[in-house]
Amino acid sequence: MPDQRLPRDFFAIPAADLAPNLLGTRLVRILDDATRLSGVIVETEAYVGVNDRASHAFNARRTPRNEAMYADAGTAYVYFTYGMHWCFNVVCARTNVPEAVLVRAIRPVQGIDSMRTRRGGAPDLDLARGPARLCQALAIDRALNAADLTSSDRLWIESGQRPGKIARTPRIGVAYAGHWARRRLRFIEVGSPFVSGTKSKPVALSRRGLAR
DNA sequence: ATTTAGATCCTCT
DNA sequence: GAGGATCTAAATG
Repeated sequence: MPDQRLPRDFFAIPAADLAPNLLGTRLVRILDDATRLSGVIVETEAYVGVNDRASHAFNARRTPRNEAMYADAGTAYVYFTYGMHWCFNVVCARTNVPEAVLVRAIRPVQGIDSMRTRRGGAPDLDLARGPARLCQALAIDRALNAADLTSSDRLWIESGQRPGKIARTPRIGVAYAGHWARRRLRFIEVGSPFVSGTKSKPVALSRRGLAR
């Protein structure tokens, strides 16, 4: 049974539930020149709604930037930050309920040479280890904001195998968020060297993609 | 090996 | 005008 594109129903659940469910699924990106890039998701973070101080939708503030968070489940929310970085989220829950899952890292599988070029010679382990690196590797920017992952021919997510071990930790870079900073809403595949925050070390290549 | 500073610009107050 | 769901290179121990 080949991997298949995830339907809207898969995403139409709370962010805290979707975030772990996305681990092991495959993020697929088709470039304008038809190059196929893909990788297995190994790290996610849940942004759980209007009460979540760390979320762009905190306090129900609805702005041009976060408009996509209010769209249907399965929509991409891509935002710009720190003057130079893009980050990719999967919108979830119900329409007009602004919850989303930040995809923080993938284990590259297809299109690795293309990713290397775009990442400027970074070590293979770091191609997509961290949300902004991931977006650079996959050429995700504002052009993909609000894309429908259930129908786009440029960006989608396919079913995969859930990792054996999943761990939960506090989210990264949200120290300003009071007690919300301590909630364990970050989910990782335990033991994967492609998870951010782990030490960088050489990684072996294989023709089918980067090894575990 | 770990810490710190600088980059850089969009978004909202 | 301030600050950010980050990354990198340089400085330091």
